[in-house]
Amino acid sequence: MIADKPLRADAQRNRDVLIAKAREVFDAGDFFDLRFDDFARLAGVGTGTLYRHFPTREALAEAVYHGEVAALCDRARQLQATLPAAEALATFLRGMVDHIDAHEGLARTLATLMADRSGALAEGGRALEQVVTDLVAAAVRDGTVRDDVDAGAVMMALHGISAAHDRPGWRAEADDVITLMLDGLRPPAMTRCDTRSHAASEGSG
Amino acid sequence: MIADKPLRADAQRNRDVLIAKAREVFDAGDFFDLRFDDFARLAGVGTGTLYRHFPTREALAEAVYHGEVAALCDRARQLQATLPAAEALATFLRGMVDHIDAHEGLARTLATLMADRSGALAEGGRALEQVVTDLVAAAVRDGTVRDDVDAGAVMMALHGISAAHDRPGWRAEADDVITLMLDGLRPPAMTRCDTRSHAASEGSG
DNA sequence: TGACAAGTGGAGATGACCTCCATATTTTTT
DNA sequence: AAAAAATATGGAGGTCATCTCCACTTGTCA
Repeated sequence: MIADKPLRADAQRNRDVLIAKAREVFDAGDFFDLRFDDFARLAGVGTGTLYRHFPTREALAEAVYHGEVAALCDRARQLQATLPAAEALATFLRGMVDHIDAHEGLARTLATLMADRSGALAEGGRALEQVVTDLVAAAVRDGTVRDDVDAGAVMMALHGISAAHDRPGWRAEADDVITLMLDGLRPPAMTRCDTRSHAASEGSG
Repeated sequence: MIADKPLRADAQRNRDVLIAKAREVFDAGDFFDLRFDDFARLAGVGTGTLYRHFPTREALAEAVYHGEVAALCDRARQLQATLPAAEALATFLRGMVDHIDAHEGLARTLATLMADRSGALAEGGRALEQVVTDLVAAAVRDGTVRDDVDAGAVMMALHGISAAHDRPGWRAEADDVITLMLDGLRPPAMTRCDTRSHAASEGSG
């Protein structure tokens, strides 16, 4: 699956065109309203070519989603390298809301694919979960986040935010969810009185 | 608002049979794996009859979901009448997780229908949101819940929990989400250095 | 009981998804 | 450079779930 089999020149071009066109359609929010065959025409290839490259609609979504996720993960690592752990986590989560807000199509895509049990975007989801897990783990080591909850809970909340992007007051509510999660994540007996300096920030596995 | 048009006897019976059978199939988790026509056969009616009563798969889901939601709402009101507001809210949310856990099919149904923008279960969703809003509002009046976030945020988290019920550690993570939400919902100034004897987060079983 | 309204059921139209293979294009060999 | 081999294309057509339509059955009312 990691074996980058050398694709023929025109095949590679078609693949790129398909992904590029898919991204357009995603952002327009029309991805799931479009017949898959019509999408092939729209991209200027035959249905056979489309199916050769992406056996299912979900596979194509995964390909686009992969690029998005890579960018998001890069951003997460960058934040983690330049900010205190708790702040990095908060900034990343706020940024996720911004991102979903800006790319409406992505939200719907994620929501739909999450509901599907095909697990087509398991890979992308896993990558995203990994960076969230890392961000949380770092904050836990810092003592700025409680250690009795799993990062998976944050992922669930994120899913909820994506899934509900149709709601009228989506943006405000999404921000509220992040606020609640972040506040809830703080250690119960926070170091208001015990102003212990956080110094441990070494080796991250 | 719902004009109870007197349905003919056999029509009413068929409708009841369809809903009863649908509930069975839901709980078995097979609802979306079954051809809609086959479901008609399974219930012992013709496809025409099925479509007459429930124009779409979502409409049938809505009908089943309606019963579930009614029960849930009743429970919420009962809790609100017998417990302190904050406790009522917490108990209800924990109960929701229990309920989703017990009725796996419902979770998948909700997740799928949420993703669909048809809004087929908008009615049920609205009812559920109303009781959550009431529970939160009561707690806010009590001063046991902060007043700067909307109940919609709780709904989003609940959606996330439903949508993610496929995850391996679903139960524990769902409980964590509730814990985070509840802790996050408490007024910021509530627990400072005050080591009150709450928040004993015992391990999840 | 007879007449009318309401409901039924399943055959078939509709339309989306996906496969197959004759043709076209790229790459390799001589 | 030309031919052969390998690889990719594309769209016609098969397959299958969804939904509609109407001749017939069942229930209701006088």
